[in-house]
Amino acid sequence: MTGVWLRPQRPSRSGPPLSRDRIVAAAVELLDREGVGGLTMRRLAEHLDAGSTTLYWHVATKDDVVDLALDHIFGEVRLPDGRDTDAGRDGDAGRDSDAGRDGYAESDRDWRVDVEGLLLGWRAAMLRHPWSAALLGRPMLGPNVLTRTEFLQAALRRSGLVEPDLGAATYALANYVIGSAVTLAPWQRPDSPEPPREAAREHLAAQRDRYPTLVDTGHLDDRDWEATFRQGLTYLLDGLAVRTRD
Amino acid sequence: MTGVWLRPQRPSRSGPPLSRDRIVAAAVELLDREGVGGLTMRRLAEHLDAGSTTLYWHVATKDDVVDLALDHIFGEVRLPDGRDTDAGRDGDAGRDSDAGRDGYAESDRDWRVDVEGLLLGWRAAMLRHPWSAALLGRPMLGPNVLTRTEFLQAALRRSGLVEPDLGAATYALANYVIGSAVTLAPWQRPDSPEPPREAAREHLAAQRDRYPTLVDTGHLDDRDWEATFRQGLTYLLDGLAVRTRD
DNA sequence: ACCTGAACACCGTTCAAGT
DNA sequence: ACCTGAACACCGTTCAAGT
Repeated sequence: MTGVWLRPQRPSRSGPPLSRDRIVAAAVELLDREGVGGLTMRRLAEHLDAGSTTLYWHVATKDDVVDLALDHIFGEVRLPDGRDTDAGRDGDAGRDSDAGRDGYAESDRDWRVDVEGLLLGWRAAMLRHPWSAALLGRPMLGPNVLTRTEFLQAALRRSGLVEPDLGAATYALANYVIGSAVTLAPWQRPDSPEPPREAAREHLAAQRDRYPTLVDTGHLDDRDWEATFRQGLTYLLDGLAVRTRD
Repeated sequence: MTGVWLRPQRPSRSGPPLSRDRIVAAAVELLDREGVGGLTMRRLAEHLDAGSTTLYWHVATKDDVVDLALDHIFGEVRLPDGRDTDAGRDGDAGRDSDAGRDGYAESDRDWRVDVEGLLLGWRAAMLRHPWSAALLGRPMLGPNVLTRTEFLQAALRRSGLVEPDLGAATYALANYVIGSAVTLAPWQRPDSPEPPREAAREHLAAQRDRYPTLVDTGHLDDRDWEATFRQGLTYLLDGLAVRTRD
């Protein structure tokens, strides 16, 4: 038998062998490009030159992929610390990391600056990957999320807060960023080709009698969303400072 | 031909004819009972004694059903006003409505009480229907949401806020409730039979070195979540009051 | 105007089998 | 240890057809 010559050579998998990391990276890319609807085990596999069922060797379920992809993007959030050694090899480097472990005391850092820096980065990461907002209704326990939450709470503690206010403040701030991203992200391309802000604006304007205040303030008009976010953050931190002072 | 006797009588649709309202009600019931994964056009139709494709006469797409179901549950949020004539016949009554249009001036109402009342109800409605958190990453433009947002902003205006602070405050508060629900809801039954809080708690405790502060404060322990929510709301409103005073 | 079944182009996941 | 194809039990949606 001539064997070898007739049998088609194995498709010669391009690139390195499959791995959880490569799967997650491909998933994020797919989600970025095509939104939540674009993520399919079959298409993901195709993207990786693999059989679709191969993925199940590295991952138990599609939900796992989603959880990993979500945590992955939180790895992009810089700790204002400069100390970016992400927990568990999950964060992506991609950015130059000038690990600033210079020798001044932790407690000297301005907690408010740290909180603002972290949350601004948190929000930005979510808006860079607008699909994240649609996948959020699940427990977030990945290493990247936990690391950022730890940083947040550690900063808050430096302000003098103690339990139960410390926990309340942590949740308040985290929930505020999350809510802000959930509200804003769906208006970003390309997830929803549907309602461009304009249509919604007109829909609202046509009902001035029902929503006088909203129409008055131009509730759905474009505005400086980062400034709006910052403003709300100021309210929260000011209210926190009241507690901190006594 | 004997005709009638041989042909199976039409299955005799139980109940009234199909309608958008009945579809939405059934969808909410299905979601309540089985979570996001339980909502299927086929199962929804079955639930209504209808052919699955019949739904498409009343509704353009499954996403429509989801949008309608979501807005529907916001109809459950009472306006502290007492004035519950929901916009557009969408809110469900279900609760006794003592429309209190008694003759004292709008502006006499305590805006802070109104805001707190509305947001507490808003949060409660979402937690009664935990699936709502998972479906949130889409523009919310339904009449029930808009009516509640209008009420919120109108109350805030009575505090003396003007643009752009008024809009910022509205978004800050709305985003805070939304984020709070998104964070808490996934821990509710029966959407995720998966991670009972306990497992997550142990996972965290096992990494005290990585997350010292979080472990210290018992970040994932059970706590009084409504009190925690109220506390955060207090921070926000206190911070707002600072602006209001000058 | 409203409802239907058949059919299309997909899904996620399992599993016995290959190397 | 890693990868595969075939197969199962589903999906959302379209459409010609019925009443």
